[in-house]
Amino acid sequence: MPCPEREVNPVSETFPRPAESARPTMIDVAKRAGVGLGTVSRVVNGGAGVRDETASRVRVAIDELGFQRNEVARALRPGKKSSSLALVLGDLTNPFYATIAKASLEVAGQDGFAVVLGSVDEDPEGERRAIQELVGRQVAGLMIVPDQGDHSFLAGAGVPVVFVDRPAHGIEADIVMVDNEGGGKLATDHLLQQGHERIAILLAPSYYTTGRRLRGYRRACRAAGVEVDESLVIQLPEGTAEAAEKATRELMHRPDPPTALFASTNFLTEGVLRALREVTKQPGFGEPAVVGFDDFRLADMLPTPVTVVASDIAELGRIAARLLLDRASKSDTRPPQRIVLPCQLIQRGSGERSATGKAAGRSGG
Amino acid sequence: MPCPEREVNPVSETFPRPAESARPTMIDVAKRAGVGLGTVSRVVNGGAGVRDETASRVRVAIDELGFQRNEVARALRPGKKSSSLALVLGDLTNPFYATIAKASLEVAGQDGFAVVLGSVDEDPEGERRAIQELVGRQVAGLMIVPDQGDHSFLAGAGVPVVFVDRPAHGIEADIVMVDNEGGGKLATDHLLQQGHERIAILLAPSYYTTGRRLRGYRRACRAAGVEVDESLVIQLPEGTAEAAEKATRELMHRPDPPTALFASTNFLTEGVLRALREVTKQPGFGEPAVVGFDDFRLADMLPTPVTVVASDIAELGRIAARLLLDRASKSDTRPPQRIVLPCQLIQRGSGERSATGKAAGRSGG
DNA sequence: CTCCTGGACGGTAACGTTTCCAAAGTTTAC
DNA sequence: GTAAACTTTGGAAACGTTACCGTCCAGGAG
Repeated sequence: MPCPEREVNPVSETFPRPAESARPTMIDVAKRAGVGLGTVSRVVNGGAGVRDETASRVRVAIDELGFQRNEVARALRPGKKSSSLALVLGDLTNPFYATIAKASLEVAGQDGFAVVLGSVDEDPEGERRAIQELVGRQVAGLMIVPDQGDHSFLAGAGVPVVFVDRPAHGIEADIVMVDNEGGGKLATDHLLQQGHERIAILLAPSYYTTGRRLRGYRRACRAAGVEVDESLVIQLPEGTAEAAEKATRELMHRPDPPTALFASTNFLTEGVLRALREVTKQPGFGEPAVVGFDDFRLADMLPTPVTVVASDIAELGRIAARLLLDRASKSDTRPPQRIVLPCQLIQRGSGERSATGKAAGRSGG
Repeated sequence: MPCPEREVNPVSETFPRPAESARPTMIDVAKRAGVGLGTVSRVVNGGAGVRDETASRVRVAIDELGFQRNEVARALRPGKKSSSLALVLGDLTNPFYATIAKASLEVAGQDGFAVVLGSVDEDPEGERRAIQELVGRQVAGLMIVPDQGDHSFLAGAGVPVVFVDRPAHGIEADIVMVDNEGGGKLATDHLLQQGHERIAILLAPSYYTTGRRLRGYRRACRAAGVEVDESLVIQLPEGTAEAAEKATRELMHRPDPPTALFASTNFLTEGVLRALREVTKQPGFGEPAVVGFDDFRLADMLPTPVTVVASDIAELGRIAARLLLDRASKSDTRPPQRIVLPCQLIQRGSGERSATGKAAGRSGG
């Protein structure tokens, strides 16, 4: 039985509907409590310097009227930035970004800060516009996963900025990121240890991170005395699984295919695996080793559990938010920090296949 | 070679640092352009009723000073709600929520609206606080994935509200959701058709959706003349994969285990699969059929690709945002809508295993 | 009893924008 | 040539809050 078509019915129950009613202000509260405006303000802000009896009278009035402070008016006062942080990032559907968002949301929430989200899809101009918009909203600070391009326009914004995952040009600000180069080296070293010498690396067109990971790859190869076959360094036109799948398929059908693949992004890893699933069904195709960058859900549940180089992404978001909150409250006046989180190798099987076709090392788990 | 420890160094390059400089206001612009305040406002807001020559003079001044409108002050004016929507939801790490967030962000962004996020973790009081906070920020509208409990306090907020994924009590507002009951029936029907009669259903403690999906399950069973074994209706204490894994393991070790499982949530499906991977390794355990609710990434890449009942979650977010924007702009004054998106069955293999242990129907893809 | 001190409270001026009204300037109509 | 109508412009009020500055009262000291 097929699902019903999309149905559009007015709900039938009768409940109060959100009314465009005028919300009570402090003045209303003051009148009702029979006190002055200043007194209400004092009560709302902690109540220092107000007699208990007066304060409770005010609180009663607040409850009765359902008053709630207008944060916008509050933020208008000079020096009182709004208690919101802004987070500008790419695709929230990417667990990498979603994890950062969630973690920073939690940290900000503990301090009573909201997080305003700006999502940008690989569009430097769009990013700039989004940032300007958010600055106009008087946010207390900006967390940015920056795109390529000059970010010096932020210097005059009068707002603390923390860059996440990659640095930006043209401005000196805090930056929290993972050890991309180290991770790239870690992954490549691991594959080299299994005896692989033809290791392909797939790179998303992302600004910065890609370059660092490639650098780690090269460094590992050089250290091992393995010459890099430049035809195995694949710069994808897009950072999607589909692009990686297509590239991998082509790669594996070459006369001299790689015996191992290093996918420098979680989505790329997915694409690689999709391609390999097809390709290795055909006779004569050995299954190459695969290492991914960034862990992902279900990586351990795939037919061959996937070995990855990973770091604590949630921690990335937490650190960024904490740093930004400290900057915003002026409690942190150190020079801009550069915080780099380590990566670690998680061996699950796909990366432990030796160059001769057999799996080595522990697999699973 | 292990990764380097977390390193914390000041960045060395010398770039302008974000300064706490006073931002120029319209008054500054007016002075510089030699015009009145009102004229600047008119130019900033589209420039109707201003001579071209005057307007361009103002624009020059704006550029020179780097003026940018203070959205907070703007939002203070009566009737001018800030151009932000609020989205209150649970765990952003859940692709389900992340998809909603992304979709609504896109739609809102097209209209020049930002989205303020409030994340709440299964805490009715926390949800209420988060919502109040956001209302205080004068958002133009609220999108809420509501928790259990009374939401009538929203009636006086003076802000349009759209509920997403599940309705709320105590207030009449728009609601956009998927056809939970239909989806539950669809999944169960499918399993029944494979000859299963002992179908377990795993339910997260989530408000509302769980109940509807269970209802679909029961309706399907009744229609097929299969009596529901209540011991196969598993109410989990938590909506996590771990809880589902544990429950599934226990379930499969019963004297009379189910021949099929219906996991009513994406995380639950994951837990079920984890448990089955362990359990079915042991001799004497046939692999039960599995159908999940909500599609998830890599579902088709698992050893047995996973059959799911799914709907267009992104569309859920898009519709909600669009509806809210229309409500906020007063261009939509219809009575509250109830929009239900259909579910469809995606057969991939795990749900097509027959009760006798053999896979039936098409698998893969 | 008076003066002083200090806490409690009330009032008012911002904050930066939009909106409205009036004034000034310009065109059109007679 | 004058009146009327319209366009363009300037200025002031208001939005709801906080910060500051007085005022007022009570109580203690002289």
